Amino acid sequence: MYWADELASTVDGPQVVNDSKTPSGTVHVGSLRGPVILDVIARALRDRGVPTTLLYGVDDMDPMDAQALLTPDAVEREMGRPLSRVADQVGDCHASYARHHAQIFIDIFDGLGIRPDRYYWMSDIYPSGALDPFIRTALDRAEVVRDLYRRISRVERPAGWLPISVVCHTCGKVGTTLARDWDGATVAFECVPDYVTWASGCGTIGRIAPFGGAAKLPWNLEWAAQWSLFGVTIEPCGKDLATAGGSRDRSDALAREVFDREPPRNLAYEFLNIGGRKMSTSKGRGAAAHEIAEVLPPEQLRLLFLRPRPNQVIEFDPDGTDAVPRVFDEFDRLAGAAAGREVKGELPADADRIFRYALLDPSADVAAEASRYRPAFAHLALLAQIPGVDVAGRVTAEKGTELSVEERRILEERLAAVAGWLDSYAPERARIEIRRDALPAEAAALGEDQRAWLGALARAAEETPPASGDAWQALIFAVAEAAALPAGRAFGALYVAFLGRTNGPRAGWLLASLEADFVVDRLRAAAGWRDRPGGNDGAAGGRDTTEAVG
RNA sequence: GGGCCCGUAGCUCAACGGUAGAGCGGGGGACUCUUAAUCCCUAGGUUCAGAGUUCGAAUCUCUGCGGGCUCACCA
Repeated sequence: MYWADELASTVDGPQVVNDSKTPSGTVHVGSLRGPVILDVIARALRDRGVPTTLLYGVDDMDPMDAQALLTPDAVEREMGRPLSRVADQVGDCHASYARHHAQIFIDIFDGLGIRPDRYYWMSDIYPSGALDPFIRTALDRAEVVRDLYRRISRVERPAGWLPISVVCHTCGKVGTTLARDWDGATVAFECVPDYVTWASGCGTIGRIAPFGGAAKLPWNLEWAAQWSLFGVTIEPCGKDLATAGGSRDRSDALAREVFDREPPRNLAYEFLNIGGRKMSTSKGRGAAAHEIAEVLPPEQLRLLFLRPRPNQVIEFDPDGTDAVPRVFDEFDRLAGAAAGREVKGELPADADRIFRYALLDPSADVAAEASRYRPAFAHLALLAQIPGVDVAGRVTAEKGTELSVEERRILEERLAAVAGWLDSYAPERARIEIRRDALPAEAAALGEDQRAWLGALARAAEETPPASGDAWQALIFAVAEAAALPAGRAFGALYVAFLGRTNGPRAGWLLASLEADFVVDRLRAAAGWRDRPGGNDGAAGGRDTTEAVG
């Protein structure tokens, strides 16, 4: 059974599925695996009739710690302040840095068909007082928390340490404060200059009631408090958190021992690696989510993430490989199978479920979606590179009937992906380029029969210049037949002459897209003729001519 | 050092207890018209190694080897 359906089959009663994210910087592709898994779990639950709420938290009370994303003059002032209170660096009408960056991932999620029932913002939750009871409990049980950090993670907190981060009322930083002396109403705190390396406190000392937004819980406690506050029953998390003695273990224990509640069901998921290496936002292309989105439309991106079991690493290396076309092909195979068509090769065990979950709209008519005409990616990549080809017209002709509105949209979407792929990832062999400058050196390998045929074709084309791709195509076959040259050798010769390779796009269109003079000259050059006796025709052409004659 | 994942045909992966499969690539063939399409044929791989459980293991257990990621300050 498909992993999400399996999970869904084991739950009891209504479910609250939750995840949250700190809106601190660029969203890279790998970080989309969690949200897709979250969404698929929610869909699987609802599919079985389990009442399900999907929540997504924005941890915007977390301190700013990404210096690279601040303007230089803002670093000293903003590092360590809650993200919700850092000014938007872009200045495009967002209330804060956090709102700006959160909007980016909310938009990405939306584009992927991930629509939580509710986004909650910690900068709203804290001031509302909803977390005050949890803050109080955490402070009352500070010793339990300390002991637990020591026991689970071997992290030693200083004596008197309290599990609370006060927002300094002088400098507004939350990442730099150290609290002690909980008297049941207030705590003493100090804004320490060198408490953390990435931000410096202002030295303020004081007392404060840590409620209603005046302070925030440390991360692991905040996590556990969210579970209690929202009644979370399922929360997946990445393997960086799920490691033994790591964050999840800590929060699980805090939930049990401090907030007296069973933690939600966990589902640890592996990462996505690009080219065998871990993803990094800062280095290498292909890391940012929007870059991958240029070559993988939403449904294909969903498929990439939901097809493997969550605990399996996904190796995705789009650079110079057929990784991108493969995702499309896999999607099309699944669609074909779902539509009841004969499909080549073996299908995954849960092909129908996987296809359903890959669709953007959870309530889509699967059969209708599956039956849409989807031109193969590699085929489009080819068509897109031939100048002057009416791609939509070709695709319509291949389908046999008019494209529906939805099919046109799919075509447009794929053409955009093709363009992006050819632009930044496609391997050389997927690119076709007309060798305008000179006859490709590969032409030296042409056989005498091919050369003779090329010459004949040049003569025929000069006598009656073909006016269209179809006309060229017909002429190619006619001349080949007259010369008793097999079609394969004839076409092969053409590709070598113009592209320097033995195969290529439909030759008729290719030739029709070029100027007639150039085509005839090139055919003659490849045939071993001097197209302008005594003329200076370039080194490559001259050399090949010599060899052919000799 | 701890944790997780992986190690199956050249490549990417599927089979997760019952005679090892697919796609792509490669090789061979067909094709007067989608020539990077379509169709047919072809891969004989000690399923990393060893031990164990079982009537039977790529599939479960243990050990080892190799590779990858991750955690150990903060969030």
